[in-house]
Amino acid sequence: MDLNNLEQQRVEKLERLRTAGMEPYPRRVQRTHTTQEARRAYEAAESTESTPPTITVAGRLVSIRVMGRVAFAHLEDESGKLQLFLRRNELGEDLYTLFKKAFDLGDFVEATGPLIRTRTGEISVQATSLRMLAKALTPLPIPKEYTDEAGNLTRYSAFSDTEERYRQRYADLAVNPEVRELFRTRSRTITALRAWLDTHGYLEVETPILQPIYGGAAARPFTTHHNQLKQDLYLRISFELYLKRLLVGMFERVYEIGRDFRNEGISYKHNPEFTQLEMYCAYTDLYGMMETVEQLLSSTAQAVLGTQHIPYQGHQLDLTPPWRRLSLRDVICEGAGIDYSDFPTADALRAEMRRCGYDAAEKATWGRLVDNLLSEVEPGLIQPTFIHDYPVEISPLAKQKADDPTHVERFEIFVGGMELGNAFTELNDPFEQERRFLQQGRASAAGDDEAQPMDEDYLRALKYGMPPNGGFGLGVDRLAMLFTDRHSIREVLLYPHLRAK
RNA sequence: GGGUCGUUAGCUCAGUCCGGCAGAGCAGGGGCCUUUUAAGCCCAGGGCCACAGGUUCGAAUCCUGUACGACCCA
Repeated sequence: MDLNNLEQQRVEKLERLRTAGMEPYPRRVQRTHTTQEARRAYEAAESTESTPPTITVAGRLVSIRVMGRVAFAHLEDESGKLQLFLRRNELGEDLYTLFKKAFDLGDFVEATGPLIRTRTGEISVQATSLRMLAKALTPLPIPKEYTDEAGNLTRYSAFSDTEERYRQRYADLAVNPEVRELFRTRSRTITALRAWLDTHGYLEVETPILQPIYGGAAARPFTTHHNQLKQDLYLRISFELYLKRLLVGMFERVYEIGRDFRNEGISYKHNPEFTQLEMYCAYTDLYGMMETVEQLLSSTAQAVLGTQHIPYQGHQLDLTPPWRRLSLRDVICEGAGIDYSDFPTADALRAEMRRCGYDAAEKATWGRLVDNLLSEVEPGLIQPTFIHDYPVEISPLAKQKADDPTHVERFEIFVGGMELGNAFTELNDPFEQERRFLQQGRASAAGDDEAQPMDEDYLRALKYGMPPNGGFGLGVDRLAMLFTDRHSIREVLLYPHLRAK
């Protein structure tokens, strides 16, 4: 094991503990109270003027102040911090010296004693015994903190190197309580989404992550291989085709929350694996889904944050329904200055985009170019907005509009300048679906590496009949970004993908 | 993929323009200190200056390349 000089010193303290008869990694813990329970127990005793209890707390040492024959320390557990008041006369000379010589910041310890208030009024354990629970060898970058009279907390030299925080998330979580809180918020968000769906008749299901044919989204997959079957498999890029098969099987409302994998670029809003919620509801359509999504997300905000007005990157987002609805054509017209319906071929649209100063790849299809224009407009879509009516060629699983077969019944929602989700009136006509797959095949042959492959089994399912339905997919990480006011998806992923060093 | 910036002690950072002994605070070590809370005071330590190469009498510093990251753009 590679040890630096600080770690070497702590290894010597391990021996010092053992020599003194104290096991540095004992098996049992005697905790009677969390630090929060201890404070409450003291306050309860105080209010009834009874004797405060003697308790045992356990946690990490996060501050130590030795004053000679008396010392103060703070012990932190998940519920908070509690001061330890250590006196040589109470602990005995041997144990007190052991504390001074062999206990460090970051160590997990257990302290027993009566609860008291110190002269400055802070509730503390006056330790009569002290035990090591787990010796820390590497010094944790625990910041010093200062709270002024107004209650403002200042932290000095907090562990803040972005790369190291992600590579050593355990250290980040251990020393940055706000990071722990952020992941609690993320967890509560997923719990609230699930609770809403469960109470609205949706059945939670699990579908394959390893798929012989990928589909349901425009993305390049990760490929893997099953050795015994001698078969290539793909990590799913969406759950869509498997969930919709379940509607053929007579489930009317299904959802799945899980991981999708897309072999694409990494950015502040993209990670190669990310958490997706997909839900499908029989006997509704795009417009029903708009109302469902408004309810789902505004209720989730209310449940998690207690409000539907949320601060995000300097904006005040208002999730109160109903949300603005704009057609894709109108939003691009307004935001990018191009009415794409005036340029119905890829060549014409490409020329116009270049004339207006936008990049337009030579091999991009007309639909892909429209999608590029939408990306130009996206950062300006701050308040919740449904953008609807997408070109059919970039939406191979959505049903066409009755009055305009070049467009489909599809929306994407944008909040805080990000795409948050995507929904269709799902295509359930097997012949039309087959035509769409064939068109995707031609796009693939023409060089579109995000085109979706033919899925014969999905067509077979459609031939049995799939009820009319609406479906919606939500980027859960991005919702967590909104709810925690973080600019980067990496801040809301416990272990974001990083290059190997 | 492109541009800009960054990488120095366990942590947070100076030092880089303008080349000349490797610095500070915190943390750690040795002392003093029986109610502190960024405790205080005294003393002594701690470095592959990301990596590789080049220029130079001399490189943390200038040049080239590489790795990793941050931000912006695509």
